[in-house]
Amino acid sequence: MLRPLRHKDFAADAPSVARALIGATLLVDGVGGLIVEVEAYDEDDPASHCHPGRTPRNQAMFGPPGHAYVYFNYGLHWCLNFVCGPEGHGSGVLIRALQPTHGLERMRERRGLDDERLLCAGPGRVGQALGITKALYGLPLDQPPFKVLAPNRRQPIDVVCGPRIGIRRAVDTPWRFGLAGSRYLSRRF
DNA sequence: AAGTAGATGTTCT
DNA sequence: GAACATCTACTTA
Repeated sequence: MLRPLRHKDFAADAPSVARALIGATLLVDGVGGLIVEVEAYDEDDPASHCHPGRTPRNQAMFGPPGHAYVYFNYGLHWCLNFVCGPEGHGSGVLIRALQPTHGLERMRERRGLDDERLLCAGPGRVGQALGITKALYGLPLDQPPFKVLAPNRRQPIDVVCGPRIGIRRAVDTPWRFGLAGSRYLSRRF
């Protein structure tokens, strides 16, 4: 059965947590699905929001693991991260794509689209489909409105990785992880 | 199928 | 001012 993830499940370094999150289930107010694509970001990583050190915007990533780091991107999109790593070391995992399983009608309303495949295929789309806003900034992932459940351990999960998308620094760091062959990815690997 | 422009607000130099 | 962990609509092929 699916086990809720707890704070210590997020205590490892960002790439390890990112890889382990593929196949997990993410719900916000009962709406969401299977995590099929994520990216890791770290304080020692020039592409990360926490690389410059603690700021008002990124402070949640320096807090305890297992909480939400939410940011507003390109003046349009709300994006969701899971804070990970030891407390005090800024790191997080960006949720880039889901395979929708719960609350598809709610997602379709919010997205203004029918195509299941495009509901959550990209970090901005996930944000819109799940109703992510700054109201969720810093909230713990093991309490409502969040629910994060471990991957089903019965069946193996084939994880692929590659370079991250949409960044200009550290472009060769292979910290994008995905479920092999999934049709719900934001882009092919 | 692939490329480009435009939207829009916060953060950074 | 420029950059930015993006998406959509529209063009050209």
